[in-house]
Amino acid sequence: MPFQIYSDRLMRMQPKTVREQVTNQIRDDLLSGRFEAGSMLREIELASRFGVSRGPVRDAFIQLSNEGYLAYQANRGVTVRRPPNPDDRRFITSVRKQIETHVILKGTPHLTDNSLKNVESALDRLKVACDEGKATTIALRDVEFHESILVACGGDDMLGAWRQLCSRMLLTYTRHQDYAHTYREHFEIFTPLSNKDAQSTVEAIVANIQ
Amino acid sequence: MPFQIYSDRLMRMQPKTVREQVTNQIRDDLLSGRFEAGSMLREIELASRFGVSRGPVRDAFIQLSNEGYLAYQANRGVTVRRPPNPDDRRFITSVRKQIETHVILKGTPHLTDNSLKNVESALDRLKVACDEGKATTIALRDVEFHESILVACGGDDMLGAWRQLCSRMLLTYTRHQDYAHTYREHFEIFTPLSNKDAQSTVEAIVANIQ
DNA sequence: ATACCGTACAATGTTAACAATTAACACCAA
DNA sequence: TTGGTGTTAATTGTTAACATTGTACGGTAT
Repeated sequence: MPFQIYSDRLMRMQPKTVREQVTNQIRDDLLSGRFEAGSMLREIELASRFGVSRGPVRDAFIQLSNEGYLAYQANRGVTVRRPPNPDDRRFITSVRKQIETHVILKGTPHLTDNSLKNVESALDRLKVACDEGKATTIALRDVEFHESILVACGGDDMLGAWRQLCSRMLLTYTRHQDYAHTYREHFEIFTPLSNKDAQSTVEAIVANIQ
Repeated sequence: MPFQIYSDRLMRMQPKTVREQVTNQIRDDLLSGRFEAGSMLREIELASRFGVSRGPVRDAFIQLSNEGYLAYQANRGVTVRRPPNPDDRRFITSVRKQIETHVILKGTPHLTDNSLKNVESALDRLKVACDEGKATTIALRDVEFHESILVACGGDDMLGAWRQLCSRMLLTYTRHQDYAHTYREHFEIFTPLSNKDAQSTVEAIVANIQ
């Protein structure tokens, strides 16, 4: 069975290594807007903040650069990347829809109870976030829900590209103020999925992504 | 001006850091099929082969995992990923066409002489590879040519996702035996591009990607 | 005043030692 | 035989010291 790089984050398990914890923490901070776009991140500063050495922080910088959040310059460190412009944003959304559609159509027949359970718990976490009403957390859970579907449908080959696209989008996450509606929309994705109704799932997903 | 992570590889400059050299070397080896799909790569082994410490090799593993070549498991190291199945392959090709089309249509008007020169030298290197007739090198130069176009057209926001898609495709690069034809096809992409004829460039690109 | 150069400092890059984890194997008991 | 357990070797994870690079600042000559 293929291995999921971010399974710890996705399944909300305690990350095994310091590197994973640091990476997750910095990613969350980036999505929460704690770091200003264009600003530089210092290895030493973050290392001391987390109480670890520079090694894992370096690893996290490399990974987050590849995920699209940070820009890396040799001997000069990393800077926070800016969100995409509206034109690219529209295009990225279109590609995202295609990828999710492709993976769902292909993977729905092979869904297992276990993988569906992971999707369901992702939905639960989204609900908790919506109840709390904290926008940045909702954004995170939103993406994680979609990610859990891709994983459940065996879309490992697409996951990397999909994450690249989503990471940039997340930096300008905007949604209805109506958080209950946000949850309902995703619930209406899960329902047909759990019935292995690929066509309806795709329709709900395409309507959701915008 | 945004920074290009792989510019050293793209411009065929001497990589500045050991990490970049190691990353490039391992990537080339992967594309040459030196490492069998599914096999494990050992930090110590590669470090001693390159005559460096494990640090840069670790960094390279993280990066190549994020690029889609390797699969990473905590405390267990990395394995070489398998190429995508035909179904996914077709889909990936379709998305690749869309991305390149989008970036070219948007970026052609803003092309500079300098950026065009980078594309031209990428084309030159492809020609050298075609003359030599070594398939793996041609595959590499082929992708680098397309990448240089994306960079020239300012497609930084798409580059990460595009690379994710291409990296997997490269693991099963197959092309005409007629290497001269391969070069000519790419020459016919460059010509309209250098004239800032976006429409013809896109047509040539779409015909080329398969 | 301005341009140039050299020095000092602060940051990243690299290394090697040490810690923690994993997997394999031998061993023992039921 | 089988199932579990402890040991051991191999590998990755982490750290801290050291090396190198890049930037900023101040002095000097023009």
